Amino acid sequence: MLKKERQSYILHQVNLHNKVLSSSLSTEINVSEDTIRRDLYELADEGKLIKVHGGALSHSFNEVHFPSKGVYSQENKKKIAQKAIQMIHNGMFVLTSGGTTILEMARSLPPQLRATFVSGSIPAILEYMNHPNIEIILVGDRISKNSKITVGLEAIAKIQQIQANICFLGINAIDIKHGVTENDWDVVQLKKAMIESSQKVVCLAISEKINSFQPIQICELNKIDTLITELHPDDPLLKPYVDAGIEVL
Amino acid sequence: MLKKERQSYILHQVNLHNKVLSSSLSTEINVSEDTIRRDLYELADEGKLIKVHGGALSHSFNEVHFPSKGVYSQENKKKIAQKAIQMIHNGMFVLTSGGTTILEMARSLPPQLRATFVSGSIPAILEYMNHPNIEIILVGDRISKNSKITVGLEAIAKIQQIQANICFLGINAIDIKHGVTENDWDVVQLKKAMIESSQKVVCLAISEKINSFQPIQICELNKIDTLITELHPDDPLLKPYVDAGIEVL
DNA sequence: CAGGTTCCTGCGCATTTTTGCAAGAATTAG
DNA sequence: CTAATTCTTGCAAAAATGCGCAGGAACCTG
Repeated sequence: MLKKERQSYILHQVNLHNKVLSSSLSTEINVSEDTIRRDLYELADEGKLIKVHGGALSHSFNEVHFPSKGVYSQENKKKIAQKAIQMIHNGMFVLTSGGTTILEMARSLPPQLRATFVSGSIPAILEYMNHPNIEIILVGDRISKNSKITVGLEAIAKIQQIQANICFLGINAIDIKHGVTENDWDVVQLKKAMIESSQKVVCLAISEKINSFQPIQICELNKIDTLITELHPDDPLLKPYVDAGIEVL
Repeated sequence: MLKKERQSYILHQVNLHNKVLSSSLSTEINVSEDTIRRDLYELADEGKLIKVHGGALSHSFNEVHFPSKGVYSQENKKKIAQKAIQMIHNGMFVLTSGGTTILEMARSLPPQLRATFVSGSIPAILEYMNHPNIEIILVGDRISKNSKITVGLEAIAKIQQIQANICFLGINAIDIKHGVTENDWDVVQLKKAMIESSQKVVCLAISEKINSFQPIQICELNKIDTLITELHPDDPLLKPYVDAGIEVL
């Protein structure tokens, strides 16, 4: 088994169970605990997980228990949210993913807006519930604790039955070569379904996620209609995406 | 259980109940009291809680605490929750409704419990997400903003596909003549489906709801296996239900 | 292709961390 | 004041870790 292979397996396990033990990973993958430990340190260095004595924890594990932690780069996300909400109009059917950027958008929705929002993200749903005039459809299935979103075949099937006017995706990584990428297999499947079920696909990303990539591909760039960042549309960082035919706001 | 994991759990409990006892944590997590005490000191050092003789207090509790009207009821709900969680065992498939009593039960689940919980109640789901070892299935559909639960044909259909070991209903009214009753039509439909999909039906109700009724019937008494209140099972108020063949805890 | 370099992996051993136990001291509650 | 609970302290065993090293694979480089 290759190193990369092993590490993505570890990452997958961490995202799935929120914790892993060095000892059990060692027997599962059939390598020494030293190797596992070295892998865990590398992944911890990259910020993919949190190394602790005896194993590792998913990063979201902490967030669940210490919700007071401030949202990273919140100001930028507010800028993005402001641009995004201008694309939503009365009567629309809107599909949204999870993520803090989407959350910020949910908070910024104008109170007089009347639209229907579809999502499987628990935090997003909570925000929508505070809104006086929007209708909410919750997509059900198994809940992935670390992404706080429903994942699985049921959820995907449900999304496939929908034809939404617009779909907002909070994304983790995007670059010219790999398109939109992510590190959680379940979430990737879900986002793929969302893209297919929408007339228009809008990606929200803070600029530091531009030109980065992760192991699993969600889609090529040509599936995306609009990209929203906190930067000015003319920013040189965004030029390649404009050239690729994406509307950049 | 990893150290960090344990400490997160402790913090969660402290933030939830405003106080924890070393002794009860020790039996809940199944480690010695020494370990708990050492954890509490560490967390106190980090300023996450306040260590006191016998346990710890949440920081917010340090502020003026004025007894509010809901406290009496809250205590009773905790008693009910304690009785209820003893019916849940590892590997079970558990169906739950919404309501504050169910919420209290969700908060009281022992951390080592491994079971699958199915619910459409957003607040309940949030509590389940804090639990390290339980699997959550979210029942999707339109969200009813006032009951914060998914309602509709999709949700009912989904529940009908399930065969759960046990079903916990937080109920609004129960009496000998009308059985279990409620005032929200959508919620009634959902609870009906839940009852039909479970091997065992457990009703949770604070005593003030005993012998009251509401407009819409959920089911007759004979559908109910167990009734849990904050009262002692021998309380005369409960005698009619015992006589009706219901297990009363 | 030969030689050299770098990277990956597993092993042994000393160290550190974590955890539980016991006995006496301290604190709390009635 | 008395009894019960909780705390402190020291200690020991088990588990996890850090580190150096060595064999081998992969990868240049000429």
